[in-house]
Amino acid sequence: MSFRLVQKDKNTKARLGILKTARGEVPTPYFMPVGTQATIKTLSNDEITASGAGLIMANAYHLYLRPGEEIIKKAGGLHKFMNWKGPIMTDSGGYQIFSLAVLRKVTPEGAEFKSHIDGSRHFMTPEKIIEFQKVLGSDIMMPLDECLHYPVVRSNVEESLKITLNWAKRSKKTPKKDTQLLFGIIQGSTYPELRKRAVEEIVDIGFDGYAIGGIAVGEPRGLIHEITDYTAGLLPELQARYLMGVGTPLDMLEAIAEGIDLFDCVVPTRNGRNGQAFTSNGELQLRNAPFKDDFKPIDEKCACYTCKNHTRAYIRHLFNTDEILGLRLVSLHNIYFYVKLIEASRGAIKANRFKEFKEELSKNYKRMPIGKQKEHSC
RNA sequence: GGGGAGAUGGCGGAGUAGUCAAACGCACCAGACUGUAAAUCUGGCGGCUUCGGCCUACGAAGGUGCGAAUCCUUCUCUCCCCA
Repeated sequence: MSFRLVQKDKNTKARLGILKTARGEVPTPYFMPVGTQATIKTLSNDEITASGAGLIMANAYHLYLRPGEEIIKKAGGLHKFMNWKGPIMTDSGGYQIFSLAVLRKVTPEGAEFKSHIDGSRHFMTPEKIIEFQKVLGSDIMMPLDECLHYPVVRSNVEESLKITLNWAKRSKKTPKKDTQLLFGIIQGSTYPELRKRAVEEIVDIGFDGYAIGGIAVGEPRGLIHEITDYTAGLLPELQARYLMGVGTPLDMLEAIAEGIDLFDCVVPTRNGRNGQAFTSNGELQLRNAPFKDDFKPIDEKCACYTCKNHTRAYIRHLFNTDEILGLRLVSLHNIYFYVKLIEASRGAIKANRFKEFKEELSKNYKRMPIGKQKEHSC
């Protein structure tokens, strides 16, 4: 078994667990930073490790296009190529079916992509994606799936789900290394009956863990949690549950309370590069004018490198002058914040006070576009 | 002293009579971002507004004309070349 359920929270559906991978055990709930191109943008491995992240995510589709299979083989796999010693999960390219919708065509056999890099055509089958993830040496592999946008009419979701389920079967049949884990992905959009059907069939095929996909693709926030809560409740209790692509700090806490164990999201890094910092009191848009003479750290309670060494005013200056260090400092802080937030969540579950923890944080967590004034007034 | 060029919004810089509150760029001010085509993208950027407009504006003053950033006169200032 790749997952051990350690404890269940008394007041919510939150759980404490251990996910076992070939490169170490991961305590859950857990957040994985996203490094699509075999790099968590702007940060070095040491910096990522220092911020507390151990399991990271990369993307098979993107790495298939560049650098390509031959280079990865020559390098001796993805871990050696990027010199990451910890476990790596790789996404399949299912999300690119969503995000690169104008450049691809889905058929029951697979997905044909027109490369956004050079326009060349690539036919991705579920088999090929697994084979490539074997070459990558991913510790956790994701099968090719079709991630739909929102909203989609039911009949189209049904049709798409058939394809995703068929791809899941084919992925499972494709040989991999014994040490590699393969998760199943639940689709079904916002239709509970389809989510249910997806869970039944995916669990029937049998995977090392289960992911809920097609979430946070445009739905209102309430729906995100309605579907997540419902779907998580259908999944086997003794296996890991991964909510793909989510999310914001509040969305993750909500999802933990719904029984989710694993998260990944580009928000801390992408938004960080765009000047948005996350704190326990809310979000700061550091490019905004009120921070020009704000000489406090991003978060006074934070122990990350950025907060120990630099002020909001300095970081705003770096963004203002297009200096690379600004992107790095905020990315670093945000990943640290995410990792610590989830770590604190584990602590709260352990102490059986996750509900209070979540409520307290949600209460204090504000968007602070004019940060300085608001913070002073409260 | 002689000859020439020019003064446009925070800056650079188009425009040379109506469609100009004035292109475009920069700067500035906001917003968006949830399995990364993203160090990206979007919007705003004279003032007021009951959102229909109104007022103030293209160095200054005066003039021509239905109408002027655009034409004429004078003035002020800047730059270049020659002495």
